[in-house]
Amino acid sequence: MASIHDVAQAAGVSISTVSYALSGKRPVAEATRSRIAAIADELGYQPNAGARMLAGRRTQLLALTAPLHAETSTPAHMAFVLAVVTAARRYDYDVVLLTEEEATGGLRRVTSTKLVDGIIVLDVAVDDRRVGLVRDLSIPAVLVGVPGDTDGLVCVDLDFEAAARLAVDSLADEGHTSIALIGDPHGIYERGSNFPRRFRDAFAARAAERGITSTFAESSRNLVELRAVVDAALAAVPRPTGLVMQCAETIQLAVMEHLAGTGLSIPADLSVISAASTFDTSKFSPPLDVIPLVPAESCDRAVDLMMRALDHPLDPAVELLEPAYHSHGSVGRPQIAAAPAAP
Amino acid sequence: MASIHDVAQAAGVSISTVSYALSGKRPVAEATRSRIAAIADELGYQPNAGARMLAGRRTQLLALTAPLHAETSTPAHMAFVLAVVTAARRYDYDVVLLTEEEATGGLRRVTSTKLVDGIIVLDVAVDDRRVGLVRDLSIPAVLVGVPGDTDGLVCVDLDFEAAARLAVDSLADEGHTSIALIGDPHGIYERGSNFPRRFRDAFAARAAERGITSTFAESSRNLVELRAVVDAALAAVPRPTGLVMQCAETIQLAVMEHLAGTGLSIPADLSVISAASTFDTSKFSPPLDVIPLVPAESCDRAVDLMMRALDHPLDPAVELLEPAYHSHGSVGRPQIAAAPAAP
DNA sequence: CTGAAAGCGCTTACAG
DNA sequence: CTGAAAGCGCTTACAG
Repeated sequence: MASIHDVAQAAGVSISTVSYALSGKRPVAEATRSRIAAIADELGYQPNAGARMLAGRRTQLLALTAPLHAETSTPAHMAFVLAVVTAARRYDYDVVLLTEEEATGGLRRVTSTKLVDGIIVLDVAVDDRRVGLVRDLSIPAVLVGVPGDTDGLVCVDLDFEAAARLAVDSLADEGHTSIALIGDPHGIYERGSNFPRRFRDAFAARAAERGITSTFAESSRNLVELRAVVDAALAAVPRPTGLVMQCAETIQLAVMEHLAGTGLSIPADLSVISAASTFDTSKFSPPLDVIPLVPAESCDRAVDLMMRALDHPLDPAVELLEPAYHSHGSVGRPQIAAAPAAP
Repeated sequence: MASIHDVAQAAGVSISTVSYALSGKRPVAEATRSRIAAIADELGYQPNAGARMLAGRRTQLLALTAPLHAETSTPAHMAFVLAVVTAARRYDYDVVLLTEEEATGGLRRVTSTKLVDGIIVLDVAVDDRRVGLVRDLSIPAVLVGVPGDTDGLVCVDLDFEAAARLAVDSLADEGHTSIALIGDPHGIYERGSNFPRRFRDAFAARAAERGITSTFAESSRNLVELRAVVDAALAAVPRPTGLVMQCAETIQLAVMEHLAGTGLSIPADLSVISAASTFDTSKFSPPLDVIPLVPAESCDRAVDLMMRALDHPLDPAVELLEPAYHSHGSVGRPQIAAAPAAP
């Protein structure tokens, strides 16, 4: 309700002094400043957003383009969205949410109407139609995730290759010589994010480096199929004594449920690691060692970079965040057992 | 880049004519209109968002306050967010996302800065601090969900009581005389949304009306506990032959996995209904009958009401959407069996 | 240390 | 059917 004029009048100063006193962009006598602050507070003055957008150089709005479509909205996606909004608010920025459906059209629109100051791109796919657009759009953009072609882009992501190596090393260091990876369902590798294949490939490469056997299996959202996939992976020769899961929480839970049914004891019979997980594996039964993917870390960093980009153009760069390993007791030394006969 | 002045100049008309021609708010000679449209298109003219907000009466922005916090971000929440954004876009509205953390502060801010024209409140809890605020805020608001006190509010939601009755009736009509409901985990009933208890209470009430026995059990995110809960519910006396699940997808999947392990056949041994589910139960194994909760339905309606509220104040009302029943073969007649002896 | 004023780019009465 | 102009509420050079 109260406008800057009301505040200026009540304080007996000009509106420019009010503006400067509140923004701090020009020194104002302390007595004047505190009087203005008190009056602004009393009147509940809040600068009009539209007027600020029009007069100033900043809209205080960021566009967030997330792969929001009906099929692939996992809690992980939500966590990233939340993390971006939370990080943006620390800089007094609000976030306009764009959906998959309107991804490129929406980006064009919010850019050409000057609604937003910058664009955060979430869950970048290998071949993502948003990426080429963002490159051309002449508005600051930061990607969370790494597309196939990173030329000219600012990207932030967990170092999934390092995460895969960490998983392999944790098992190899304990003496495991055959390990299995249960990954995402098939479709994800075909046309999804980049990181599952980055993880998968680095997993196999590291296992080879360590001189141990590795098996990879795509999971399935179908429970019957999933059980068959797990059984097949664990029946590899030589029999895997270590299992890494890099897939959705739902699937990891189903795998755990199935393992419980088979009577396999963790870690006595099988060591298990949950990798690149955004959820709390310490509540699993049993609790699982985890190499977490922390949405807040990537998104905080992305928003920090965005704020810098708003001041002056950033050099293109791919920033990979170091993975961590949290032990919850699900990894141990492999039991010495005779190789089982084939069924 | 191009401003309304550029378009006006190129078309040889005044800026007001451009504005009217593009907005359609005043009749413009067809020849003039199409010429302006062509030039605007050619120049890639898009009205500046800040200028529109300041000069017009609409910001074309809606605030969406979702219960976004790290713990409770299920895919269902995401689906609702997506549905709101999609619905808003049909009216040329964008959506500013507010988090749980900043719920009331954020609502005050976007209101007092006149950043948004209205507020959509998602996943309303029984005792929700956002509700009282929204009532006082003198800005159009529509709630998706029903709080304890609906006085003065516009609310849209699935009719969860009707959904519960539909579930009970479907089983009772087939001849089931003892049925069980697996609900959400305990915490949800304590301090969560309103609908789980609405469903639970209507379930018990309808079963009583139909003269059949009903059992209710809160589920658990812990798999071991969950199995115990399911076993206990199905061991009720008389033994339930029908099971209704009104809980998260993760939990329903875990229950199905557990049921598969017990060797119970669906629907021969046990009829199962998934209620108020936002996910696709036809992909479960076996596929489950479902009374869906369709985010798009509630959110479309909420946004429609919002657009009306923007024109002139709406009368407070709670609008409950009729539930539907989709059969996928998981419900049949109960087998005639001798009551099992107590263990 | 502060003020008067231009200007951001639109929308919309007011006029004809 | 169209135009000239006020005005939305700020920010920020320009002045002193």
